[in-house]
Parts: sequence; structure tokens; C-alpha cells
Amino acid sequence: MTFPSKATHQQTRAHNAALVLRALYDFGPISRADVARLSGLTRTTVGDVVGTLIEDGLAREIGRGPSTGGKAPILLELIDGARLVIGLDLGENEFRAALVDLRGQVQRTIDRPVIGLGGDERLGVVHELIDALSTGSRATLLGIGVGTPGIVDAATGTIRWAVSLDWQDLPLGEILRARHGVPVEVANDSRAAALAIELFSGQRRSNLVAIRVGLGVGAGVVLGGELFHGDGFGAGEIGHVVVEDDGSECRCGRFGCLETVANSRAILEQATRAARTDPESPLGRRLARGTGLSLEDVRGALDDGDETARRIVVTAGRFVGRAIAGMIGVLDIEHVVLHGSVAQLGEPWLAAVRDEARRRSLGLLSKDVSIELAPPIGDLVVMGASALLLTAELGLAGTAGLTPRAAA
Amino acid sequence: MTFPSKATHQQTRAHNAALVLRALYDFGPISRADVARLSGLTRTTVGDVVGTLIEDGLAREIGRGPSTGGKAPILLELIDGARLVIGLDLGENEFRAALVDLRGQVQRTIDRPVIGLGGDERLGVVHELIDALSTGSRATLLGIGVGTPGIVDAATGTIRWAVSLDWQDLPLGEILRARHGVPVEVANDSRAAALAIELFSGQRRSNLVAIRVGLGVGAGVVLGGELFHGDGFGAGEIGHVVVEDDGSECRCGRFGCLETVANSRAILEQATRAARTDPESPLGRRLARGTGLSLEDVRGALDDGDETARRIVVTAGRFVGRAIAGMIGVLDIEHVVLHGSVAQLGEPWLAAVRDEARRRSLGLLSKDVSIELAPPIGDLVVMGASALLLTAELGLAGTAGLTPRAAA
DNA sequence: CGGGGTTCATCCAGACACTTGACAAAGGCC
DNA sequence: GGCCTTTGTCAAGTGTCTGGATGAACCCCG
Repeated sequence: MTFPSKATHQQTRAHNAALVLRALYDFGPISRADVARLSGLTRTTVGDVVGTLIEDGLAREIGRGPSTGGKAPILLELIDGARLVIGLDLGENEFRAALVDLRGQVQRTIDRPVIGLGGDERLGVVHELIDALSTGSRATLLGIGVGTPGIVDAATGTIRWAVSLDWQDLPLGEILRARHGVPVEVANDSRAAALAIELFSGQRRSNLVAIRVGLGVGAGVVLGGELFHGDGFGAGEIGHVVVEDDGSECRCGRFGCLETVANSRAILEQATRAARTDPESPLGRRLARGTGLSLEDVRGALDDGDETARRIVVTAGRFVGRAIAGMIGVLDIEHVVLHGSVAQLGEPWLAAVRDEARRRSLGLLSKDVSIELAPPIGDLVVMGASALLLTAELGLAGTAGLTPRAAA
Repeated sequence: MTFPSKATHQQTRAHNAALVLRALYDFGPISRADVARLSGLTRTTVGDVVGTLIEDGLAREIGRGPSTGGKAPILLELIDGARLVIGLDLGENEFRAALVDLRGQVQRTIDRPVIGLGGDERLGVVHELIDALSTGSRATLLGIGVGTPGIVDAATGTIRWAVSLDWQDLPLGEILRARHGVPVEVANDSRAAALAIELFSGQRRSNLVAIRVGLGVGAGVVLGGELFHGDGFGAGEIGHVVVEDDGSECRCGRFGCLETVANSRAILEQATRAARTDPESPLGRRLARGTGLSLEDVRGALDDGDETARRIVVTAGRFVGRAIAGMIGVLDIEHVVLHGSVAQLGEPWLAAVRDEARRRSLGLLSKDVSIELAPPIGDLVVMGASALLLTAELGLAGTAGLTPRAAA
């Protein structure tokens, strides 16, 4: 049993400083007095904290605001570019790195294909990407965030198991910290994406589930504004819950996993079969055009009113809805966000997800549930990787800065 | 959006005081120096806090322990009976109240049948029970905890919806606080039970799910040592997730809810049908004996090797296992505890639950999962109601005392 | 145009709680 | 008996929040 850790004055300060920073982040430009009202801190304390923020170059005064009957307030704003973070998306086929500012604005992006590379070579690519982005901005580099497939021990930054990257028990966090000398956060890609939505979508929803449906199916669970990892850092691994008896084989070795019925491959396989059966259908004509069907083709077929395509997509969507219904029961979470390549199929799929989720969950709970597509805020994994770091270092998400880490 | 609240010195103190109390609670008898080592606090601070605890009558010195090479430590222990709480279990048929000490030891219990009573009369029974238990012990009465069916706004103590008790939007917390002048915590009974297991089972497991399978099916989700309520205080309401297409009608109005296939009624109905079909079977002979079958009869039939009974029980258990598999995927929680009347069927049921949960969840996650029956620590709802209060007022569970409440 | 009221920001003294360093008390070991 | 170790406490110091007071800045109004 781990014993909870003590509280210190430094933590109090860190918490309140994070509070002020977050007020600037979410509500700026804003005056000291308004920050005080918003946070409950005294004007004195806010003034003091703001002083250090300005000293650190994180905030600045931008002149006077309108008076409300008395002295006009001095408006403060966060300096978006005061710190930069590097967000990494270690995709199966391609690694992407981006230099991102505090608001999630991407300054530069680099991609590198990694198909066919071994584990060590892939690690080399990671270094290379970071080096390329960090030259010239090292002064303001807040740290490095990494989103990767597989199971990641986010506490230490160790990748336990990432088959598709040929990595096992790789202490990536430690390696990057040692080599680049900045804080590093590592998490599973779907989890990271969830945090991106929490932080950058413009609406803080302290509890939310973000489900990624693409080739894989995975979710990120945000509770109390913070990523929830579970006992073994596997929270959100819903893709391999068995949902169909006697289903087809999954890459995990089991049969009938959610992935096998709801992911992009499942949809494409069925679509291809349907296309072969009826070459004159919209799906069939699309198959004839090229080497194989893509989700774009399926989407096109849907637009053309292909009934078979619709049925395939709806069936896949229903399985996702079913999984959501289960989550609603367990967590009673009001916000579910969908993303990934399959989510981009749009309406008929989304409608099926929603319908099935509502049909299968307690009305009292589900009536307030919103199931939406992710807002277009860029590459969610890269953004999420950045969000990991902003949260850990600046307390921009979550309950703001009470972690020992933030006090350091 | 609610803005996080500020940190103060009082909260720091409350947190650290809770930490010391908890060290005494979990590891006592223990010396000040050991508490300091355990918590990371300095000996000075620990000594100071212990002073106030002794002043408040919560702890006492019980003489010297063995020396480890230096001055022998003064051992401290929690005074179990220093405070008492009243725990209420508002069951459908019967209200139960118990006077419980800090260790969960029950001092006195009172039961009152409430069958046939209206909502107001039931509220009267609640007052009556509290009055009966609180006379003579008001000085040390820490507060009142309530476990009730239905959806409860635990933040305010308002019962939103409890059909079986004929209550709707009843501000029970406020009513009891006003009438009895002590802190009051109200929560759903299944949630409360989960907290009881967390606090009183002797093993703190910061994440756990406790599933109650009886006439109703409900769970309590403990995350980070604290009850998780969800956005609408419905977290754990898994009984009404639809798990069977074209299933039978549930009391919630839907068809095929988990309850309809896994609760005691489902088992008894199928058992009765089987008993009628084959009157010579163990089930059949038991049906002939009385007016109807009980779970005891089913259990007896299982012991007699009734294959049909086994199949019925296993089928019901499998549905629970399926629900657990879903939870493992979403939350990756290692500890699942089962309780309620159906859980007492024992082995074949439990084995089916376990087997199905493992078969349907990702091996990497489920291999470390323990699915156990609740330890025999008395009436779980009464204990849980008490635990609610001990947690809120003394910070005995959870991350210890950082809530504004505890600072008061 | 000046006075009164209001709001903003800061300064300063005080309170609170943790930290550090020192020390006496109490035990074991040689 | 002397020395070392450990415990518990004390006093001084430090960091941080609080609350009252003060000056600055602005609006409104006569």
C-alpha cells in the first residue's frame, strides 16, 4: 500500500500558482481582481503570483480594461509562445513530431516513415525528430510528450508492450529525459488524445471518455480533469473486450473482440465482400476502380445511398454504441467523444452509435449524455502528447498542481 | 465550469492531520517517529499533530515499545470508540440503523420494517431510528451516514429518485443535518457498500469495484480510495445496461437489462420453471416442500448436484462476468468484489463470473485481476454508510483530507 | 472642474504551519 | 561508565496566505 504524501507550503503555492495560470489560460485577458474572484484567492496573493508569472515570462500586462465604476483593471494575458513542448505521435507506420505552444498551436511538424524499421532504429528516429525540433528553442522548451500505441506505464514513462513498434519494457521516458534534459511524459495514444480534447477543445468537461475507432479501438478516460490510467495503465483498452461469441479472430489472439467487429478492417472486409457480391452497386463500382476499398470509398458509397454499405457501417457503429452503454452504466459520464478514421465516416455511423448507446443504457443516465465527434483541433495524438506535458508541468488540466511533480 | 478551489494553510494542516490519523488507523500502535517516516512529515510536525489528536481524545499513548538501539518509542494508538457514527441502511423492506465506532465495530443495531409505509412515514422511521441511537452518545457522535437505493446526489445528500422508497427529490441530507445537528452523508447503497469494503476489509486497494447482485444489480466504483459518482451520481448503475437483445421486461421498463438475466429473481424464476418441469430433481423436491423457491433452495440443489440448477446459476453468473470484462477494459481495475444475496450462492456462480470475465477481457489486463466475494464484515450497507462519514470527516479513506469539507 | 464613491493594485503586519538544527531523555552496547 | 543511537520536543527561521490600510485611477454628478 502506498501511503498518501504529505502536503507542504510549496504545494499550496504550486496549486495556487497553477490556479492563477489556469485562470489566465481559460479566461484571459483578465484582471488580477477577477482572477481573485474566480479563484477565491485574495488580491494580495494573486498579485504576488502574477508577479512571478510575469518574471518567468509566462504572462504580461496588456493595458487597461474598461472601468466598472472604479479604477480600470490592468488586463493580463498568457503569453502563448512563452513555452514550447514537443509532442510525438509514434504511429505504426509513421512517427510525427510537432513543436506546440501553450495553446496547442503547432509551430512546426516533422514526419518520418518507420515502416520496416526495428525497435532500435525507431528509437533513433525519435531522437532525430526531437533534435530537429529542439534546436534553437531549447531555452523555452518545457518538455517532451509522447503518445504511443500499446500499454504504457505513464508514471515512469516505460513502454511495457507495443507490438506494432517492436518495443517491450522500453524506458522511453527515462531515455529521453537523460538525453534531452527536459521533463518527459509518455502515455498511450488513445489516452493522450482524450486529454487533448479535454484541454484544447475549448470546453472543459471534467469527466469524459474519448474513443478512437480506427484500425484499433481504444479509449481514453478523463476523470476529474485528469487521465485515469487504472491499476495496470490499461484503462481504456476496450478494443479487446469480447463482444461477439464465436466471432472472428483478433490480432490479440482472442475471438470476437470489439475490434474485430467495429474497426476499419471489419468495415472494409465486409464492404469488399459486398462489393464482390454486387459489382454494380456503388461499393462494387468503387472496388473496380482501384486495388482495394478504403474508408473514403465506403463514405462515398454511403453518399451514393448504398444500402449495403449503410448496413455494414451501422452494424459496426452499434457495437461501439454498446460499449458506450456499458461505460455509461459504470461511470455515468456525460461526455463521450469519438475520433479516428472510422469516426470520420460521419452521420450514419454516428447515428448508430448514439442510438445503440441510448437504447442500451438506463434512460435516467443516458438522457444527458452527449456523444459527439471530436472537434477538428489537429492531430489529436500529437496534441494529446503535448497536453500531457502541459498538465504535468503547468497544471493546465486537472485539479491544478497538487501533484508533487508540479511543486518541483 | 467549476473552477478548482484554492489551497490554504488550513487545508495543508487538515491533510497532514488526516495523514497522521490514518497512519494510526492503519498501522497503530505506532510511534511518532514511525508515523514521520511513513508519512514523510518531520517528527516535529507529527508530534504537534499528535498533540491535538490526544487533546481531541482521538488517540492515546500506550507505553513504550521495544528499542531499536536508541530511546524506546512511545507507542500511540487510535481510540476506537472516541467517535461514533450512525450508519443507516434504508432497505426496500426494512430500515436498519447501527451505532458504529471508528473501526467499524457495531455497538448497537435497530431494525424497523417499513413495508407498506408511505414516503413521509418512512422519513419518520429514519428520525426515530436516529433518535433511538443518538441518545446518550451525542457528545461523541461524529455524524450520520445513509445508504439508500436509487440515485442520490451525494454532494448535497438529496435523493433524486428512489422508487422503492416512494421518495423523489428528497433533500434527506439537509433534513437530517438540520434536525440532528451533525454532519450527514448520503449515498446509494451499492456505492456505500463499496466504500465499506475499501475501508474495513483490512486491505486498502485504491481502485476497486464492488458489485452487488441481489434483487437489484448495482456497483460501487472506488477510484483513488474515493467513491466515484460520475456526472449524475449514477456511476455503478450497471443493472440496467441492456445485455440481451429481445430479453424479458425489466422493472425499469426496458427489455433485457443485466438485472433481468442475472438477479435473484431471474435465477429463481428459471429454477421454478425447471422444478415444475422435473419435480423429481433436487430443485423439484424443494419446490414441493414450500410455497416457493428461495436462493437457499437453489444453493441446496447445487450441493445436491442438480445439473439444471448449476446451468441456471452459471448462466446468470456469466452475465455478471461479462459486465466485469467490460469494466476491466474501461477502467483496468484489479480488484472486483462481489456481494449480495446471489453472490452467496458461492462456488459455481463465482467460478462462472470469473471464467467469463477472464475469457472476455484482454489477457494482459485480466491476468492480475482478482474477483472475490466480499469479506464477512457485517452489513455492508450500514458499514458503508458509516464509512462515508468517516471518510468525509476524518479522511480515513481516499487521498486524506484535501477536501474543503475536511478543513472545516 | 472638483468632490465623492468605487474599484484596482500594492504594502505591511500578523497568523499559520512546516523546516531546520539542537538538545535532553532513554535505551543498548562494549 | 562512556559512547552511540533513537526518540521526542523546543526554539528559531522560512514560506505563504490573510486582512486591513493606502494610494492610484476611474466614473458620475453637481
